[in-house]
Amino acid sequence: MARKTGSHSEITGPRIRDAALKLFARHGFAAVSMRQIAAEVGVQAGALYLYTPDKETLLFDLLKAHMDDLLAAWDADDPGGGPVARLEGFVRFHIRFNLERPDAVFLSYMELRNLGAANFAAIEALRKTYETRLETILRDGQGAGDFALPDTKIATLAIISMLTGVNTWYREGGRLSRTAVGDLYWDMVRKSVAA
Amino acid sequence: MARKTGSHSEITGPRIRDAALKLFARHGFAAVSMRQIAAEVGVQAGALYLYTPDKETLLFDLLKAHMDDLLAAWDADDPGGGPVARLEGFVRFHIRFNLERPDAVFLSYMELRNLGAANFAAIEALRKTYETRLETILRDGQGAGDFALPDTKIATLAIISMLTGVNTWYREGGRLSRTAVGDLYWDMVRKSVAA
DNA sequence: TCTTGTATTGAACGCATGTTCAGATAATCT
DNA sequence: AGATTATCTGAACATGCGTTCAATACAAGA
Repeated sequence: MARKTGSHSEITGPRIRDAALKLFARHGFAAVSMRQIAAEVGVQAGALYLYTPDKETLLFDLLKAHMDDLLAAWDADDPGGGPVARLEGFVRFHIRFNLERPDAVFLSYMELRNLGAANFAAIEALRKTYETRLETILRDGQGAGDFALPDTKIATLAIISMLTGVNTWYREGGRLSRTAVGDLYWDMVRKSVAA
Repeated sequence: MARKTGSHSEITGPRIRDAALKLFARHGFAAVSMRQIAAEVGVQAGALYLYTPDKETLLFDLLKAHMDDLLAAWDADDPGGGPVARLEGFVRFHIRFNLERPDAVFLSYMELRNLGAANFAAIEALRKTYETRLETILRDGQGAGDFALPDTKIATLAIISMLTGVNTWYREGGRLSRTAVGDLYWDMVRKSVAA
């Protein structure tokens, strides 16, 4: 036995990343073996090494792709206009984006420690870039008199923590729609930064 | 070679828990071996089994002890009085308590998935109990007209997420003292629930 | 149809894992 | 001082790990 009927790298590659993302998020990076990922895809463990040089790189690629997606999606979604409108846009965007990919969000917060120094720094830089997007909005609003923030940097981190927390409790088909969740969080964020 | 000079279970037991807490938080439950924990304590791996029936129970005991501590500490710290004063007390307490034990907090958020169903449920119940403490304050304040909250349950979770987020960025000896952090977060929380 | 290149298997590598346990030593009790 | 108990070692168990690689079967192009 060797090559399987219908096998293509354009198919197997994404399936490996999907399986790895799901399993890493569910059980943790260290708890998931290459053999488990391979089984989920339906290949032998050795085949994974046509798609990644090693296990850590597989994790890194998932985290990197997630952060790139996040930044590109926000830059495309930024409504512009005044700081208040942009802040509302950011709140609703962040919740929507994160609820659409809970596994990737969970991984990004939990498995950074399994990266080597260089890979860690790369992801950390992307995270800081995203934080700066929000911080700029808050700083502009502060300058324009829309917001009253004793410490813009801390307010940035506090808001992002609060918004990301949605992923810990939100369940599809629950009491609240995603839009309703956005409304509730925008209400709290708006008041928390109010002048 | 066998029993070592100066060996006592009242000493080795806590040292094992300390080492396990530190290593689990640093590298993740699955990535830490019993032999690593033993090495940190200065014993052989077999000795650990005088103190825990297995690895998962060791994790569970750490999480359980943390949650018990948390609840007991808040119940002792609750200032009572009106909802606004109690909310301020809660905010400052939560930040202070969590900053004092970052490893345990990190573990409690990241490693629940490594617990079996029964152990998971036990920790989850304690977490819910803690959330209810805050929810009660918010509900009382809402009834008294101190707060304006469209959804008390969501406000509870949002506030806890925001406060717990402090642990992701706070570093000892940084720009802000713990008291200053408490001030900043109380300012935001107070405004976010304001009537 | 034949050839070339891609995709995969399956076995193997050395090493680490959680856990058990008989034997050995130190602390404690009589 | 002697007997007992608590504490720990060191070796062993079966199992699983990440990774490599020769062999092989399929797909694509000529």
